[in-house]
Amino acid sequence: MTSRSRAATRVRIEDVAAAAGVSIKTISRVLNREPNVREATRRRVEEICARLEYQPNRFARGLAGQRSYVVALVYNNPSLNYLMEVQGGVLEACHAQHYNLVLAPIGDGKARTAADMRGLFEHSRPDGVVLIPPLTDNATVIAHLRDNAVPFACIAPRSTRERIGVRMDDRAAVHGLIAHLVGLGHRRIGHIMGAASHGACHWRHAGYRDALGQAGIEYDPELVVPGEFVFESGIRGGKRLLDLPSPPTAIFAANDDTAAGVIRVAGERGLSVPRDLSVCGFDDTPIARHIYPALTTVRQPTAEMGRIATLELLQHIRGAEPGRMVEVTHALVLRESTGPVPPARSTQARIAGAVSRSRTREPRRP
Amino acid sequence: MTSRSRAATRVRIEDVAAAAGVSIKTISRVLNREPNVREATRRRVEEICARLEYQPNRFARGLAGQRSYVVALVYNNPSLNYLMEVQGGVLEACHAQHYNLVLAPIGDGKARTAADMRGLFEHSRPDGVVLIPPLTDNATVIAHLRDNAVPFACIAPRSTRERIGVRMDDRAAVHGLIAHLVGLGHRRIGHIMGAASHGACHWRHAGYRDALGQAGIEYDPELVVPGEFVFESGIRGGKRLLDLPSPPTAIFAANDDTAAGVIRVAGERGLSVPRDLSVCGFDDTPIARHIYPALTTVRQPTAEMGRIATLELLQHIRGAEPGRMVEVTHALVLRESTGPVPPARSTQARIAGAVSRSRTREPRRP
DNA sequence: CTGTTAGCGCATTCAA
DNA sequence: TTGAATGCGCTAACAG
Repeated sequence: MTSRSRAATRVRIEDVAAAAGVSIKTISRVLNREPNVREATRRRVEEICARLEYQPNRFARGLAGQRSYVVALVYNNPSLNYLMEVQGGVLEACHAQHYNLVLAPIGDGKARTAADMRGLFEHSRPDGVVLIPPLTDNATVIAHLRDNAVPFACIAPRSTRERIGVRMDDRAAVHGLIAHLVGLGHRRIGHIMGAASHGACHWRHAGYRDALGQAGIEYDPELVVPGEFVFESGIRGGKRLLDLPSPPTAIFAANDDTAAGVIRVAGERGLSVPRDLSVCGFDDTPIARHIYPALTTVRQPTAEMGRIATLELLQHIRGAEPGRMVEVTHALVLRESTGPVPPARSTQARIAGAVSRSRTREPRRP
Repeated sequence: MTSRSRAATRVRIEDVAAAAGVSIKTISRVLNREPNVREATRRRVEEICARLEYQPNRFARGLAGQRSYVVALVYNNPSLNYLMEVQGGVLEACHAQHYNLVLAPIGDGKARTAADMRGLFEHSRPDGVVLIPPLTDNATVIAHLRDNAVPFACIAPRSTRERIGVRMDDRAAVHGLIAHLVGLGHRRIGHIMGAASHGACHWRHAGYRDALGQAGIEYDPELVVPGEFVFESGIRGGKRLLDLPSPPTAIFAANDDTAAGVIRVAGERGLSVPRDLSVCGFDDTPIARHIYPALTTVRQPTAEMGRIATLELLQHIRGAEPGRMVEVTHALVLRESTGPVPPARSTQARIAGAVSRSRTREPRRP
C-alpha cells in the first residue's frame, strides 16, 4: 500500500456555488476573470471563496481546460549564481499569479536540446516559457517553441525583434565602466570577452570600443582576448594579457567570475590590485563582494529581470496586454579593485614569471 | 482570445489499449506496476507504449488518482550556492523517476512558516517533501507534514531519529581538518561557528573539540565565536579573533562563505594567508576555488545528497522499501589557505589596527 | 448576465 | 488474469 498524501475532501467549486447561491459556472467565470458576471455577484463570490479558503484543483483545471498553469524556466548552463538569482525572480512572479514553475535544464548539443524540449512539452505542457541566455537565441529551442505555439519571454536576448521579455543596456553600462577607468588615467585597458553565443558578449565588447573611441584611445586587438564567462577564462585571459610585451594597466572582464580569475592571476604574480593592476567585472553577483579586493562592477538587477520577464509572459498568455520588451537600468558599483594607473609602468611587468618580491600588498581601510 | 498551448490530440491510454488489443485497465496496471498482469502482456504493452511514445496525462492522473507526482523542495534561506547544488541533485532524481519538482521557499517566523506550508499543500499537493537544514528540525514544518501525512526526507537533519534522508559525518570531517592544522604546528586555532539551528553547527564544533582534545590542546572558549554561516560572520568573527590579546594562528570557519570573510579581514589587516594566518572553511562550494588564496576545506557532496534524499523519499512513497538514512563520505581538500604556523608569533598581531606595512604578500606558484 | 450539459484522460471499484 | 462502468473537479459550448 503506497502512502497517499491527502484527504480527498476539500472544498470544491460546487461548495462555493452552493454557499453563494449560484451555479458553478458563475464561480468558474469569476475565478477565470471572464466577463458576463454582474459586479455585485463577482464580489460576493470572491468573498465566499476567500472565506471558504477555496483553492481550485489544479489537476481538474488542467484536465478540463487544456491549460497547465505551468511556466517553464528553460536554461542551459549559465553561472549558478546568475541562474539562482533569475530563478528567484521568476518563482516570485509565478507564485504571485498562481502559476507553477518547472525547471527545465537543457543538455548540450542539438540532439539533446531537441530531446529535452520534447520531453518538456510532453511531460509538463507549460503554458509559457522563460528563456535565459544563450538559449534565448538557440534556433532549436525557438523552433520547438514556435512549433508547439508556446509563448515565451526572453531575458537579455541577442535579437529583441519580435520578442517579449526584458533587457538591459549592457553597452551603455560598459561604456560608463570603461570611462571610469579612463578617468583614473588608464589607457591600456584589456578586455576578456564572454561566450559569443550571448548577446552580452557583443554588447559589452561594443561598449568597450565605444568608450575607447570617445576617449580617443586606439582600439588594440591585442588587448582583447576570448573567454566563456567563467572563472577559468579569467585565469587564461589574465595570463595572456599580462604576458603581453606591453601589458594593460586595467582589465575589464566580461563578468564577475572572470574578474575573480584575473584577481587570482594578479595575486599569483605578486601584483597588487588595484595598485599595480585595476580589475573590473560585470553583474554584481555575490562573489563581487566576497573576494578581496571587492570588485568594481556593474549591477545587473538579475532577480528583477526574471520577475519582469515572467510577468510580461503571463500578461501575454492572458491576452490582456500584448507583452513588451522591458528595459531595466544598470548601476555602476565602485569598490576596491579599481584605482589610479600606476605612476611608473616599468618593464617589470613584462617579466611576469619572475615575481617582483619588492611589491607589498597595501592594506585597505587603514 | 488567450493563447492555448497545445494541440489536444495526443496518444491516450485508449489508443495504447486498442493497439495492444486489451482494455485500458490493463494498460493502467502496467503503467503503475500493479500485479495481476501476465508477463507476456506486460511486455507487449510496454513495447507499444514506447513505440507510440505514450506519455500519461499528468492532470488526468492527478485528478483520478489523488496523487500529484510532485516532490516539493522546502527551504528557508540557506546559502544560494548550497541551495542550488542541492536543487540540482533533487531535480535530477525527480526527473529520473518522472516526478515533478516544485520549489517551496518558506518565509521567516512561525506564522509565515505555517502559512507557506499550508499554501504549499493546498496548491501543489506534493506526494513528498525534501527538507533542507535548518527546516529539517523546524517544529512547525514537521507538524504540518505529519498532520497532512506527507512523507518527507531530510538532508543533514540534527536529529536522525525516525528520519529518512541523507547525512554526513561532519564531526569526523572537522576532526580531520583540525588535525591537519595541528600537524602544521598550530595550537591556537580559532573557530567561527554556524547558526545554532543547524545540526552542522554542533557537529562541526564537536569535531573541533575532539581534535583539540586528541592533540592535547586545551579548549579555549575565547577562541570560539558565534556566526551564521554567512560572509559577514567571517568579517565579524575574524575581527574579534584577531583582536584577541593572543590571537589564533589559524581559523576554522564553519563554512566557506564565512572563511571568505576571514580572508578579507586578514587582507585588510595586511596579514598574508597562509603565511601569517591559516584559514579553512567547509563545504567546498565554488567560492572556495574562486577566492585567492583558494580555501582548504572539506568537500561535501551536496548535489549527491539532494539526489540521494530524493531517491530515498520516492522509494518510501512507492512503499517498496522503507526508506533509509544514508551516510555519504566527505573528503579533505587541501588548497592554499593553510600552512605552517608562523615561526615567531610576535606581539605585532596584537596591534592589529595598526597595520604592519613590512609584510609582503608572498606570491604562490613561483 | 446566468445555468445546463457534456466531456477532459485516467484510476478504480466490481464483475467476469 | 482481465474488462466495463463510474467519477475525480473543473471548463466549455450552448441555451435561456
